[in-house]
Amino acid sequence: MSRQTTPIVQQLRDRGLRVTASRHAVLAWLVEHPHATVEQVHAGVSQQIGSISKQAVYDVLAACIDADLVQQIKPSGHPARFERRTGDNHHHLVCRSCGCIEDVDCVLGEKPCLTPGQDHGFEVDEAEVMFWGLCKSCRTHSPETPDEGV
Amino acid sequence: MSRQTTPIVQQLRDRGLRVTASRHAVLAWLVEHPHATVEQVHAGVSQQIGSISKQAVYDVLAACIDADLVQQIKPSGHPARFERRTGDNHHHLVCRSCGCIEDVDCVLGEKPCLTPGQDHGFEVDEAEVMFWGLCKSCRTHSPETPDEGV
DNA sequence: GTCGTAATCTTGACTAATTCAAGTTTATCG
DNA sequence: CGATAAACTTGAATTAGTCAAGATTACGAC
Repeated sequence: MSRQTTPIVQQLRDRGLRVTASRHAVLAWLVEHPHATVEQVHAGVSQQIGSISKQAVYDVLAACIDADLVQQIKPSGHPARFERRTGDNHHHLVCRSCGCIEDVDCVLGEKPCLTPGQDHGFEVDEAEVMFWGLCKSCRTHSPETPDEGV
Repeated sequence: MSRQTTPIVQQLRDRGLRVTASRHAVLAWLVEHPHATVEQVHAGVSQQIGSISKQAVYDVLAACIDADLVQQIKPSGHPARFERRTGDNHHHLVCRSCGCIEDVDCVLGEKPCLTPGQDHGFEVDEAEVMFWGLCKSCRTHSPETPDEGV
């Protein structure tokens, strides 16, 4: 890869991560396709850089999550999804039918936006809020569409 | 099974579900052991009624969830858990290490206790709040305990 | 520039949780 | 009591993800 320093390259370096074609491509692709699944990232990135193993996609995502460059969302009953928007404590709207996701700004404020009434001795570090419902297209069309990306 | 009408038998009848030993045992066991996994329910119920297939446990739980007698919790990265407390819109405290769960009364009110600022065309029916942290025993002891039931 | 080394990537086997499917048994209605 | 649809058993299949061993590559040091 060239010596050029794109914002993504900078972000990787800042977190002490090596800059590789795979990482650059995955991060770039996620910017364009928020809430993508591993499957989708793999397909998209493969097309861009020729080929990449699915394991590498898992590895890249794990490293980036660790470095706080990517955030993971695991809606119950659907494969995990990934997004580049991190650290702003926003929440998600998830479609029960197709699993598609939309961002929702936090209505309450800073992280943790909510605190439990009783903490049962837990040391709480995050309040995850997930809004469940049916997206526009699943309500309109027959409720069988498997997904649809963006 | 006898003609006796326990509260559980009544609840099953009320929802139009057939009363079977399996269903009775699963529901009774869940009352005593909230937030149990399929594995745990299977083990516990097997001990009580002699034997039951794991598939039957899945089926019973699915039927009861459908009839709103049981609620399912699927914390990301941990197997699903089940509880009998339904319809009161309470939330959960989940341990990142062992996956154990505690109930938290909703601080906000009736269902849906929260509504998203923007709904992106979704028809929202539930706001799921999950508090993440470390339970007392995982903080105290080394953070490697796999679980611990209740 | 090139060398060495740890980090990263590839390949492919493996696991955990859950679902599917075919056939048998059983609860409940008439 | 008998018919029948619901529920259960058994066992294979699927999905999403993890593990592990070896090959490749980025990047600091020389």
